[in-house]
Amino acid sequence: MTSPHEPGPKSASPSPLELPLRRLRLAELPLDTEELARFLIGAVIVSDGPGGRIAARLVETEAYLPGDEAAHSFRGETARNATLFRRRGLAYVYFIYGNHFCLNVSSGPEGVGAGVLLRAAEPLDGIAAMEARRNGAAVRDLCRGPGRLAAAFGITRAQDGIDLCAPGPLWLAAPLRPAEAPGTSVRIGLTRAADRELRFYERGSPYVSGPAALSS
DNA sequence: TCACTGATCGTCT
DNA sequence: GACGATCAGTGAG
Repeated sequence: MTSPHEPGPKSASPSPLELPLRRLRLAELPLDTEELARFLIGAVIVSDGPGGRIAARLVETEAYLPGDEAAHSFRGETARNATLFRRRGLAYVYFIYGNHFCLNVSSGPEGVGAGVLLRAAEPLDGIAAMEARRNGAAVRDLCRGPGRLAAAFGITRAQDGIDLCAPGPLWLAAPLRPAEAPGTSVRIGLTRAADRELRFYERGSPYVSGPAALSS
């Protein structure tokens, strides 16, 4: 790791930003999982914890559909993926590779396993808190990847099942500005159903994860 | 910038 | 007992 120090916004600026965040209502979320994944690009994920507010603008998502071989729900409901089979708008959090948590939004009606993986986001507020949780990573890298995003927000299985459209510690807010030039690609890190174009991202955003060839 | 590897452990077969 | 919706570190081009 010999990269030069970035002149990014690393200075201590703990003053609250007073972002005009409006909680998304469940009725605003598209019923279709793929549409929801597109819709969430530009939306804001917000955590209100004891350490203050953390907020980040979503720039990358992936859709996991019913009957999708790559989806955790494909082999039926288990204790681990039960939230995916509940109603839409809930946080589905799972533990992966022995190291990381990933955050999804459940998207199906009761009994149908579907969801949207939140893969990457642009930090907006609570950057100091995110840096502390991410061991001082560069701002660009704080939420660039699903495991990193969850780590920056302090998300664990304890957040599984939280209603993201209701007052609470973790919620979704309407976009502050519309997403620019949304792009699509195949999903990342899969061995099954790896050819389906169900990844959505904001073209040109430096906060998007994955190889550059998938985000052009 | 990309390719490769080890870490690490819950979940399911 | 094997695998996995990942990440950080390393080395090559």
